[in-house]
Amino acid sequence: MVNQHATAATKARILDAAENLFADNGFRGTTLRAITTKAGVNLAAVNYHFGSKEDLLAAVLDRRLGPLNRQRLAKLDQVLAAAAKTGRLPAPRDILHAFFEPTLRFRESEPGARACITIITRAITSAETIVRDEFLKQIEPMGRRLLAAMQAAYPGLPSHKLYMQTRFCLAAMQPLMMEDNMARMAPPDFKLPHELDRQLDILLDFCCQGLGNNHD
Amino acid sequence: MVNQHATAATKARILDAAENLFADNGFRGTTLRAITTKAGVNLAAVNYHFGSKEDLLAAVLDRRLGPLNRQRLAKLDQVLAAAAKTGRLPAPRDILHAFFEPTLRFRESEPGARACITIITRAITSAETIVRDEFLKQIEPMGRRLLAAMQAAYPGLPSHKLYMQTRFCLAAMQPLMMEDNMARMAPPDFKLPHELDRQLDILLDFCCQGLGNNHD
DNA sequence: GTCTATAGATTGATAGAC
DNA sequence: GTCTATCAATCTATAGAC
Repeated sequence: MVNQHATAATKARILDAAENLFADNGFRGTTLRAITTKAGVNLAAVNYHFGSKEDLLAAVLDRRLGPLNRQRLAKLDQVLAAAAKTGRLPAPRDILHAFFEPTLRFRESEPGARACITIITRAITSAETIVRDEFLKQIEPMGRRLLAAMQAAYPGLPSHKLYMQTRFCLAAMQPLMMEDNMARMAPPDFKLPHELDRQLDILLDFCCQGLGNNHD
Repeated sequence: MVNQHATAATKARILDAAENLFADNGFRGTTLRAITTKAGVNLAAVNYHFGSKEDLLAAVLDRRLGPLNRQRLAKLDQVLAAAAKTGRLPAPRDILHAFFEPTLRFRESEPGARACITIITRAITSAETIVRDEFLKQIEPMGRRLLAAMQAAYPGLPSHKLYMQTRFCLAAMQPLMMEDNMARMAPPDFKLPHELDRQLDILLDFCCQGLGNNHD
């Protein structure tokens, strides 16, 4: 029988180190040596426990995106169920809130989560095929559900317009997902609102006004 | 005296090859061998003509961003001058149009320009320090001017809110700057409007409604 | 200016002892 | 499971012939 405690601890240390290094330096910019040194484990440990560097990336993403997506889906289902109960269309603001709020809350929950959010913020535009593909695999069902909810909220709208606007909303979240990115180009006196809910309000106001009445 | 024709042609071929490869595979994912092979020049040519791989990246960005930024600034100045002449506040839509329109038009002007737009779309969130820094160096004056114009358009608005909203607008442009990105997660029947002006309208409608009346 | 050849450093991965 | 040692395959950059 294997030493499960040692295994679990070593794997976790590797995941933590890799997560932070991938966030700071990207996938290609991070070496197995950097990861294992930071984790305080042997160079061979990554290949022993995960198989390869690519499989390690998949594990890094999976560990965080699994729970996060379950949260987002639960909130979304709640919104849709509540709307169905009252016989009204679901509110776009509630739908977007079900996606944005868990994401930004999760980001503040733990340094590792913050690092992972940095990785996935980059992932959609990444030139690193593995990062992009692994992220898309994890996000696709969520994206489909979100889009379906938006279509339910705007039954009359041409689907291409709704899809574009939904993508604009998701893209608009990017500066809040990468705070140091937000800091770049900021005027010298800029202070991001300290309260997460305030940040969320400003983003949701922007997106929902952007979506507008939208029944033209 | 050097052979200026040969030099200019070789440099251009290297720039073209590098631009496309950086767009496809990122900076780190592109080797000098791949660049020189694609350009049909010798491996040593990059270091001879540009000094280093990093200096080549700077040259790739500079060649396109120089003219593009001049276009954007000229349009922005036009908007501000026209507003000053009539004594009215500049219209947010005109300001954003001065930034968005040259960008997306430029992207359609030439395959190389399209590749370069892909590079700069990724640059703001890039984990590759050189890409990010080189881009920021080129975009910073433009960003400052844009933000100043937005402040002129919304004189009463708290500056942190205006800055955030402006960043949301810039981020929202991302899906239109990377078309294949837009295609990912799209519903099977999705067709991006063929006309650039139509794409622009949808984006500008979204952003300007998002910015809203905004004098609270 | 262009070329070949190669230096010098790093990389992901693995074999095999413990 | 952990370790050392190492392989084979990269890479950027450059020296020096033409």
